Amino acid sequence: MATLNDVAEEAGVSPTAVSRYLNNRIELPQATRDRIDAAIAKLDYRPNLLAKRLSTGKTEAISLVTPEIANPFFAELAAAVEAEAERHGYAVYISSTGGSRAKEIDALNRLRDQHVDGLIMMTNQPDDGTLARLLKGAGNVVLLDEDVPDVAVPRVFVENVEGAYLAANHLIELGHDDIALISGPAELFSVRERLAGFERAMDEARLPVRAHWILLKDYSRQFGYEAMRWLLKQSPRPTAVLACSDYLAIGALKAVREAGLTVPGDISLVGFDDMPFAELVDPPLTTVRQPIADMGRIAFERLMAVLNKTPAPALTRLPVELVVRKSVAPAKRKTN
Amino acid sequence: MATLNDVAEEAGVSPTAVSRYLNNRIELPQATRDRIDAAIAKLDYRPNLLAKRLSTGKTEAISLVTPEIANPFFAELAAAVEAEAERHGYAVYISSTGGSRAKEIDALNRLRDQHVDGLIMMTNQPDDGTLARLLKGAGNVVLLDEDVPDVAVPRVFVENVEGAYLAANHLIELGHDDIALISGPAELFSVRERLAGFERAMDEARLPVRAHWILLKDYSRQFGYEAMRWLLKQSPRPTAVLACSDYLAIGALKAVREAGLTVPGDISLVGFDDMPFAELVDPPLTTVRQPIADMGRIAFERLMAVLNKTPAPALTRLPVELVVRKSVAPAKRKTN
DNA sequence: AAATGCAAGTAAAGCGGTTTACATAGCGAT
DNA sequence: ATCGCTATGTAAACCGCTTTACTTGCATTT
Repeated sequence: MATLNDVAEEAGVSPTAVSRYLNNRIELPQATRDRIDAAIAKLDYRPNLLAKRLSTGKTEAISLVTPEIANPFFAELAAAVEAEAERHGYAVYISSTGGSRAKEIDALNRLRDQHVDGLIMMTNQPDDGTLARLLKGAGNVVLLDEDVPDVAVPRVFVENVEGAYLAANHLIELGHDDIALISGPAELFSVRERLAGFERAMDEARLPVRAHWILLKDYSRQFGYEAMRWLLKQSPRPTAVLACSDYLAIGALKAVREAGLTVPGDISLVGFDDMPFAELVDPPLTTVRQPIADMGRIAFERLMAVLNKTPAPALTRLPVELVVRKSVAPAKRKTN
Repeated sequence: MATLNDVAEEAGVSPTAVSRYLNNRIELPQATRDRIDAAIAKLDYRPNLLAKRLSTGKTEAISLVTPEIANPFFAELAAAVEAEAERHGYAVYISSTGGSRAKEIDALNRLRDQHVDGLIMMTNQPDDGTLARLLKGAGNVVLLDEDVPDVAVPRVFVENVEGAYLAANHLIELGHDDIALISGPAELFSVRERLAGFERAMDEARLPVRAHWILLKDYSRQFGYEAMRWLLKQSPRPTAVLACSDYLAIGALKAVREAGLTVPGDISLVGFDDMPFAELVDPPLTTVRQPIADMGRIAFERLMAVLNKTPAPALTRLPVELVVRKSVAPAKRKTN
């Protein structure tokens, strides 16, 4: 591969001149420019990014850490960040932590080593302080979708409270009054917010929130499945379930089907996220849509603001929207 | 951040000694080792990867180009490659091309710039020769899942012919004789292979392959939808459809549902891939499973072989398996 | 006592760029 | 004839690490 020196030699100028010309730090007469351009073309020169990065200390790259890239919600989010980054000439290094704390820490350390300019972090499990400490050390961080307490960086979240409120209200309006909730770990910010939205809707309708029908563990299909199995065994059982992620809802759906029951015939179900497959499952899932493309775009914008030391809001809330499909039916009349 | 020089100074030795010690290229007495270790710990030293890579010309990183990371099939494949790469201490840079030729080329060029050691390439569209030329120039490439003609690199594919044969036979055994096929672009290797498997099954059963029921365009949900809509309008229409990817099958499913018909009641459907959501759609999809984890692992192994100039098979075929779920029913008796 | 060999390092160049500070030529003004 | 200015560059250090070739001191052999 040709180097800057080769180009300089070929063009009969100094490497300095070529470098400065390529970075627009010098005005050269047309003749010289032409010679350099010709040399570059002839040698098929491409700057060595490694060398450039080492020299400037800037990488024009960011890192994106996601719990699980195979989860379509995160995959779409990653794609959205990447699309925006590309428009700005930034590379994105995606790392997927498999939801394990150790791998999150790994990813953060590796990031320090790879010398990226910044980091967009998504997590889906509560932090015991480790993550916060690492993130403070890392600098140039933006949190997306989920909070990590005690770290002063820009955050991009959706209106979790509003989302759960809309979902619960939808169920209530259709006559449901025994509503269960399945969600992630109690310590997680989004879990608490969504729970708050649920409770607000129930309170406003003067419906009781039954503690034993609030099932919190993690945002996984497996837990959605287990939780729903448990709920179906109760008597009386809830007439509707609010699952606080589509993954949970899909697991729940499987449990219902296995029990020989149907959604929404026997039990109504609302999800949260509107991941790409929500409309394809059986039945198409009524769910709360998060604006994935906007989230990715805005998270990247916020990171750019941090990098350029431009002022930017510390917290951005993106609106959600209830998407009504086929997984909710009106409650059956009580046989009093 | 502390540098190697800082460590050397702190430990009272030369940078050379530290470098060689860290890379196991020198035997030092315990006392010296201890001093260096102490200095590293004290300064919280981490080697600058950029500098290391520039210096050695090795990056311990590979690039993975995928058509679309938001497609769960590719996302899982990417995760599998990443898992294996991590075991070997390699970083993986994922780029997602959105199925556009221009972006594939971009990705390959960027790769040259990023100086990765190697590349695992997945594509899902036919090549006009551009890609082949670039890949030849790139070196250290492995093709995964799909072929690019005329480039002599190791390939990892599944038994496409066998897969389609199994799927078609399954339909035939259940009495179907009017079977349509929906697949990707005719020029694509996997499309031709799967078509061959289909035709072989039909021939063996002495069933006619009707040319107007071979619908080839691209591996997208949209095309699956359009193709199925068209098929449903025909009279008589096929009693079963073999969709050569789950994405196609899912689009087809949507068309059936919109037409007020059901799978498998009115028409049977088999997919191909067994992506994670295949069992979650309505009805759970009967499909041909590709061994995603193995594909990722073996592709990485092949790339390592190329990098280490170890001999490795030019072509590896991984077995597929028919997963019977609920999207196929026995053919109804003909009302002669 | 000189030669030999080994252990324990080190000096300096190089990877491919960037950047700071300086150089030279040509030209108009005085 | 000289001064100073602008246009057009250049030399050399540096980013942080690796690596080749060399040095130094000491114990052992002859």
